[in-house]
Amino acid sequence: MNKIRGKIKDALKNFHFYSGIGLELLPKKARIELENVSKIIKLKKKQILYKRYDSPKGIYILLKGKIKIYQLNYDGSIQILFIYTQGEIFGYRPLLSLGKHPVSSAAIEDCELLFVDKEHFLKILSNSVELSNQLLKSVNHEFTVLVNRFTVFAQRGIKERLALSLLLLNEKFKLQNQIIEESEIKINRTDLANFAGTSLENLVRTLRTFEEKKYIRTIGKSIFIENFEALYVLTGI
Amino acid sequence: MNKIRGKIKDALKNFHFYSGIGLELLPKKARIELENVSKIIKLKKKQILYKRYDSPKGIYILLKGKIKIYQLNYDGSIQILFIYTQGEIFGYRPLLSLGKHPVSSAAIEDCELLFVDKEHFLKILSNSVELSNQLLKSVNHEFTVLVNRFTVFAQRGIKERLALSLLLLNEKFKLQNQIIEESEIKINRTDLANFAGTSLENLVRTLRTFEEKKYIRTIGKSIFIENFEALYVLTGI
DNA sequence: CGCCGTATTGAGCGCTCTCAACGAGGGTGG
DNA sequence: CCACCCTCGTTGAGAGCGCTCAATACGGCG
Repeated sequence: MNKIRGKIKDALKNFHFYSGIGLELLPKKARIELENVSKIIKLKKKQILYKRYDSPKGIYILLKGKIKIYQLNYDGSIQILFIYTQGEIFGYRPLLSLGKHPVSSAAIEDCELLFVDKEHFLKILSNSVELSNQLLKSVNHEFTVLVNRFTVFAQRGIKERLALSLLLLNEKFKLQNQIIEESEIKINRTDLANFAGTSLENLVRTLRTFEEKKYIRTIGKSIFIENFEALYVLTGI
Repeated sequence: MNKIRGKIKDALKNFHFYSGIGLELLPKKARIELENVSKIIKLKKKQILYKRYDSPKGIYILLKGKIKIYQLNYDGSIQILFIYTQGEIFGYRPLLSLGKHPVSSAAIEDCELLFVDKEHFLKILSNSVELSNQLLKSVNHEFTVLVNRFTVFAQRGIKERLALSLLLLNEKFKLQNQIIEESEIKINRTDLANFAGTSLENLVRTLRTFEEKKYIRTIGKSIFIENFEALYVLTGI
């Protein structure tokens, strides 16, 4: 059983949208420098951090809570692209290339983050080849993740998308130092629908069929995966 | 009319998947160095350049023809992610981050490209901050494009996807020095279906409805856009 | 206790997929 | 030069999926 889960985990590696870089991966020196010039930001649930087309002001390191990265369309529909959790660093890509934010960012839960402004960040970056390489790898990882998800979303139905989304979220919702594979996925239905790329109603219905088949178990709004393999097979990857 | 088209072009900017970097954008010095150590590769139509999970051997500069970047799934289905045309540089991203290719690459038409091997490329790169910045911008651009397309593909139907795809391809198929807006989009139906993310049959049907509405005109296998604005409105972006 | 935001369930319709058959066109060998 | 074949494109029919609209249930908070 553990072998199968290991295999699943391995196959999903290129779908996991951990930002590709976390606090613990930063070069020691750069990390200390960044922390020294950072200031703390607190966000309430649903509060917006930045919007599409904003000029980037700096980078963010998530200490507590969850952040969603999404696009809001003219018709009001929303697509969630990434979800970040504690330890992850984000918002630096447009800074590296002098562009605007192509996406918006908001808190899913109450959050606490470190903010490092543009000038400080770029200065520290220019003094650390190691940090620069880390960030490049990170950008590359997120690109790969997006390409892989793109293919699934362009070609598969809701069952497949949701199965994939749940497996990914299970990783995201692991607690620090959590050993067991199964996490409590605490996300509201609307966000989950926007993440899986479907309507709220269809999401609920598909969740129900998963529950009937014992792939998952729901308690209140929380979701627990019961059968990892079945979900994995469903994704078709 | 030109004003409207200008506006459309502007709005589509972040959907165009020109690699973000072309020969003419390279710093002069780096360009000459790259050309000096490059060798020519010729590919026949349908020939594969590299495959997903291959280790990158070097970078490619497309001199003639068209290259598709795609993913092949276990069930045999294909999703085309990018299409490159002459002057574009590609294949460098995994090199920057020491990863594998997350996608495959093959010739849509007979192609001629310059190949610069890994070692030479990395050496030239390490001597040119300017080149490095260009490539970063390019990666960022492709990321933005992918995010935007992702949202459309995750949420919209075939009409919308195809409308967007055609507008993008119209740019791709412009000839060098072409002034008029309308291009001859020469692509076989299967590739177009795989690019728009639908089945061959549905693609054909949707093309027909576009033709009946005078949005496009087809001559043999070639497609010409007649009504840019209508297609743009359809995309919903 | 009532209100508001969130979640669930139902019904009906339109879209997109699949399966299947047919047509067109280019290339090859007789 | 023609007949054949093979690939590619086109059309039709039917089933199932996923969307929207609408009604109802739940649950936390004032």
